[in-house]
Amino acid sequence: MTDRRILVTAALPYANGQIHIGHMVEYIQTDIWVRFQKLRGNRTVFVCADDTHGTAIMIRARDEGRTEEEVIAEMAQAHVRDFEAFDIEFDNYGSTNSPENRELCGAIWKSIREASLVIEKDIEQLFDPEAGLFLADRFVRGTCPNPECNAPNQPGDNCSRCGKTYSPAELIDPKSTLSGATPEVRTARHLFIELKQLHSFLDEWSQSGMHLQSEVANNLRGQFLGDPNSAEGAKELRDWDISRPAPYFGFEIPDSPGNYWYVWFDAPIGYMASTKQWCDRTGEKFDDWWKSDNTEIHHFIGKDITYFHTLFWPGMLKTAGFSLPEKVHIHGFLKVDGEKMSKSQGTFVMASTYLKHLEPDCLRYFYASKLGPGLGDIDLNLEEFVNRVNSHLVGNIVNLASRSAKFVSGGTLCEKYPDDGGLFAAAAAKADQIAELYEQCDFSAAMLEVLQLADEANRFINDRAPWTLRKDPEKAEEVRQICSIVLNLFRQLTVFLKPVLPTLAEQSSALLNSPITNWNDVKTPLVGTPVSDFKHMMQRITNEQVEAMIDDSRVDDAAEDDSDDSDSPWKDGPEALAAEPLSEECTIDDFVKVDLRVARVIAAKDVPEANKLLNLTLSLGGGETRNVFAGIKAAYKPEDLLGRLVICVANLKPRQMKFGLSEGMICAAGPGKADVFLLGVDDGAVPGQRIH
RNA sequence: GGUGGGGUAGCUCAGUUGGUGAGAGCGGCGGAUUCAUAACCCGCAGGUCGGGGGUUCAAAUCCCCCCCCCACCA
Repeated sequence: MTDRRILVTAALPYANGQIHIGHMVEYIQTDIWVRFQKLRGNRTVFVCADDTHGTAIMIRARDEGRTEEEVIAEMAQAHVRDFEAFDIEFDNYGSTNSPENRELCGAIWKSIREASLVIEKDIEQLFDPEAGLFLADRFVRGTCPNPECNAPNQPGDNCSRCGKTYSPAELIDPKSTLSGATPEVRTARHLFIELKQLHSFLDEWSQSGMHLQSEVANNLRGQFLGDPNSAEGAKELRDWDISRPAPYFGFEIPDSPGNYWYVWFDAPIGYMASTKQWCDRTGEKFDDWWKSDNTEIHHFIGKDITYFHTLFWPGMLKTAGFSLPEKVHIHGFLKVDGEKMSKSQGTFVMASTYLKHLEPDCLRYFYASKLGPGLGDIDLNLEEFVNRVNSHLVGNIVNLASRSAKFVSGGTLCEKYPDDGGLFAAAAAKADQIAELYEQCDFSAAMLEVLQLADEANRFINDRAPWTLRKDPEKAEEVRQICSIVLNLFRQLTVFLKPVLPTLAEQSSALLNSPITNWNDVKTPLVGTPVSDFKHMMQRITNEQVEAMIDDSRVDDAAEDDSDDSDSPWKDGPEALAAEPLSEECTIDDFVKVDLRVARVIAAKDVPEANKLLNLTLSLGGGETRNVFAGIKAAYKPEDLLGRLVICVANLKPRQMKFGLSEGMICAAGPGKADVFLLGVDDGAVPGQRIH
């Protein structure tokens, strides 16, 4: 046991959606770091929670006719299930909607009040009179106010065609995306934190070089803080609006009835609340973890939420007298095959979908082999994923056990570790270096080191060829010595890899009947212990499995994969044709009058007062859009359409409908109701291309 | 538009403070081997280090300009 006491957090997943493989980058990265620290003997606690508050949850609950509590309870269950399946080992998984969090929010708020950091200001905001709530920018759409643009159906903060930024109140003919109503401007009193009072503290903390990656510190200086020593001088930090008027799903501010803490105020406090729950359960003292110089606090987050964790959060902690983060570790996003994850391409893979097709350790290893200390995005190149897992893990590391264990299965390792030419000692001597790489979150470099050790071990067994010696009964002891060496080298590797591959470490422990409990297990060879029967520890993965996962993700709610029990794949009956006989012959000239185009669904929302309609915004690329009402409500959920490519009639005469102007139609097959099947297009097509 | 970060072999990426002939893994090609999940071992990569200019005895590595990609902009 060392002296270090470490509290680790991963960002709180929002309770409005399932965990996907992009989220998993962070949870796997953090879990590896935590397992590493625990293996080193450092007292380490890993807490997380669901982030549950805010408008999105409130609206979702309203749409689904449930309470917010029901929505978040269901999602918490799904999150926990996915995390467990990926071997993410939280010491406590809480919720921001907990009594502990409410209490801590109140205490921190009190400190901020007492420090005279809170001011009140009236602000004007659009209000949806039908839905009865104030609208965040993203819930308003209207015509771009730029007279040279006037693009219709633009979001409330900036125009997707001309790029102009504006306030939602400036939009021409604004509409609420919640109800379709025309919002009105209303004034409400908001509470703000005067962050500028903390400017010098934030300069010092963020620029010290101790707590943030240099890119992050530079970014904060350039974008928010400025440099007091430069010609431009320091920048003024704006006041942070931390209240929202009712109705809002969250905690009501005790000394400001009718106002609620903005979700980003209570979310990071959720780290503390989750710790509190853990403390109450284990008898630990909360202050030992959040008010002690002897505890290091490490946050792991994605680069998108840098600003909340590196300005507001330290400011809140400082003001309320809690420990500041020792380090905020920030990582980049996941791309798949070099591109953003995409639902239409099937690369938006949910954690649960991944688990239906592949083992969690494969992804854990792959991410580890790609993650460095920086905040660049990492790429899940699917071909590389298969190759790397098979070649590194199965062919190289696991293979060591596979090619040596069976010669000694049922027997024991040598009572005295034989002369191996210094291999074991050399690997043991790498322990500190590899530990430092883990410590710095440079997992890819650590994996490289381990791989090199595996190469050396493979060379060793190749040179000594126990399979040849084995044919000579007089060399049995020599064979046993060689295998004792190789199995010990294998065990070393599994110790080094235990943070990444806990399952492999278990299997290694079982094979050699000796648990791996500490990083220093790499330093002492096992002698005289029994060797169990060898069992395969890991299967090679195939392109087919990966393709199946992608296919499964492309249409994630249709087509159960266990329904193909027929002999012939084609059993097409005459019913469809009979129901809708062929039309009379037409000429090519007739056909080309209809301008069919590939289009991308860039917005999709329900039309609540219509039985069948969804309101889609289609992009033909380059800012050209079509507003379309499609009778597919029974067959598709709006969120499942977002981003996918469809075929639309782009030159259809616009038609005024009760709910708005329909400027085209999308092509689909099927009799109707739930049996509607949108036309798609093979990979490679892009919006705007004509169908010939 | 502003701020920050990137553009290095087919692919994914390393390249400390400028200095031995620019590297690794994967893929590919050739050979060897057969203990091992067609695994392992040996050999093979002439890539304008995004483009141009500059500083220097010497630059992927420093400075300037341009192009492209990403994130953030409360």
